[in-house]
Amino acid sequence: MAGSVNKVILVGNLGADPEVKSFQNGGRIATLRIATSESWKDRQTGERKERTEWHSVVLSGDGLTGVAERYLRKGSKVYVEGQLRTRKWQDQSGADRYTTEVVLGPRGVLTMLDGPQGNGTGQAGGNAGGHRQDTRTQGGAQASNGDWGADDLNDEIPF
Amino acid sequence: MAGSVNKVILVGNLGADPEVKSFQNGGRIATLRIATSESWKDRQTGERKERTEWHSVVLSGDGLTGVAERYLRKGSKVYVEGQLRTRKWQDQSGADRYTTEVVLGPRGVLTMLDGPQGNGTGQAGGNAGGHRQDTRTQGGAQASNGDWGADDLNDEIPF
Amino acid sequence: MAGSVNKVILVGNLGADPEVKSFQNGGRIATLRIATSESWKDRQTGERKERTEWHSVVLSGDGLTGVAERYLRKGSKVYVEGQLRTRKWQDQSGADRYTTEVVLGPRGVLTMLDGPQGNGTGQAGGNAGGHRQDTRTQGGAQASNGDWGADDLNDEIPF
Amino acid sequence: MAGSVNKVILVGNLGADPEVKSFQNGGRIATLRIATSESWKDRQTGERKERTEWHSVVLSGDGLTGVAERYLRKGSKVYVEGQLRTRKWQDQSGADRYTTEVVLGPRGVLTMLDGPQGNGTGQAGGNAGGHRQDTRTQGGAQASNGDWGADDLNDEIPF
DNA sequence: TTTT
DNA sequence: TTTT
Repeated sequence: MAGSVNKVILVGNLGADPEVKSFQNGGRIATLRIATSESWKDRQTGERKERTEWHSVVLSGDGLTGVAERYLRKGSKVYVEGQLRTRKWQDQSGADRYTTEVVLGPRGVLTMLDGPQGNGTGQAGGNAGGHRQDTRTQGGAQASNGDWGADDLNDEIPF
Repeated sequence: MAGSVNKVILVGNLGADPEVKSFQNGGRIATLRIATSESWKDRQTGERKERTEWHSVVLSGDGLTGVAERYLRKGSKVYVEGQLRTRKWQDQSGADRYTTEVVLGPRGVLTMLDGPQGNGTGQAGGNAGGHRQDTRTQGGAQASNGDWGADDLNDEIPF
Repeated sequence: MAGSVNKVILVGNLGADPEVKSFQNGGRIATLRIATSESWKDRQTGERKERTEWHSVVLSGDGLTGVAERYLRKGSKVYVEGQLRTRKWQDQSGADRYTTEVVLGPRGVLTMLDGPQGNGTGQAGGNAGGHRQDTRTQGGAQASNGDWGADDLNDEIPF
Repeated sequence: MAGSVNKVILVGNLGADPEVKSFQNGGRIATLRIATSESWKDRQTGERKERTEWHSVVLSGDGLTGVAERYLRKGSKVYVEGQLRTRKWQDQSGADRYTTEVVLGPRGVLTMLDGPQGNGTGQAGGNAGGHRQDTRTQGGAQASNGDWGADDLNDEIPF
């Protein structure tokens, strides 16, 4: 018996600019904080209620990281499709801790849902996850391909 | 052995204003024409290519129909979640014909992804599909609840 | 600007029987531990690798809880559709801790993908989330409705 | 303003063995007929109703086609993730006709949800869409790669 | 017929 | 910390 699916789909706004981290091996990741909210009218009181959920979304690979750096800002609205991953780590007291994140692996999708916002370029983004050449680089050596442009954003191999 | 899933998720733009139809029993439906497009660089020629797909999305129920009428326009960007349904019909020669549509039933979701566009209200939309009272009315008698407002759009029963 | 989506889709197997908790107000929830796994061949070594992810899935409402109790067992394969929710709690030292779960709210879906396993009924499950009467009861005072049977499982209001 | 999504998720059973077609250029596609069904109790009559929807799912590429040939049979339960595509064609009278299918392109996913069924191999399937080497070949000159085996089915590049 |  |  086989076959499993682990998929997360979010549409929401960034609560802050993307946070980019670099590693010794040249790899980079970007973390997005994405808010999703729902509101409803309370059935008893008739009062309007709202609940906001915050998600940590991790983009790995130089390509997706570069897209995040160039095109995403606090307030940007995005569609992301990724997987759930729970990381185990140790806090300062040595106790086990767990953090669950949405990770955009090689089959992940990042799509901008609004135009660029004050990033000085004036070009819009696109289906960044579809840029295969790029998502492939993520575990690879060529750390800094600085040649990403708006022109490359919608690359996708069609069917 | 049991259990099946029939789900469509689209993010795209309306190619035209919603088309609303009324029936003798008071029921109404709105049909949206939604475009999704993908572009890629041809591997041989390096040429940029683009392909646009057009989807017919049917909103039933007075509530969703009203939302479409009031808030959606040609160019609006939406997120929709519905089901595939293939309808059989007869053309003028009596031959069987089939049309496949995305239908937003009671569990469907319609979310506006941009602000209102020239609809004169100035208020924004929301998770229209989440307005349960409303999606429930769709097969029902009370044909014209004219009391939908921007204020009602994000109604959702939380968990 | 409006509209957000928070959706998780999992297909996987239960690592243990459902764990059911009751509350003073009569409410009940079931927690499922669901495994999803992916395997791949290492690019350098050619070695086969596998990674299993464990998900906590919370079913609230007497109805979904009852379905879990009656039809789900360790090893059951299910399709679930829910939302991400991160709960904040305090550990024994008073420090803030966070746990992320997949929650099946009123619009959640639970579908069994294999036949019943040793539950003595011989009937198959179905789209449990679609049983509206039931998912509605979940926040309510409700009436421990003990009348759920295999026969009720596929209830859904059609479109 | 940019970004669109065209995604279909189905869980259902094959109504017939996969139908495989070969082309002069060596390419092959498999078409699956997948049934999804929903049932509900009629609100007026209390009667149980059921509706089955049939979907045409097209797998292109020698790899996915081979997987379908070897592991899928009438009755197999599968998870598929693909895109909607409407093809235009001419009937014998020269009139335009349209057919909508679910197409599994390079980012499509096909996962078997039950064990093999009388196909004589005894091995289980897996996330066939994840076999990148393979899905890549689909537009290519490719090398009818006859070397697909159960062992290759779960290949996926991890994150 | 949209959008970039 | 976003957005409405």
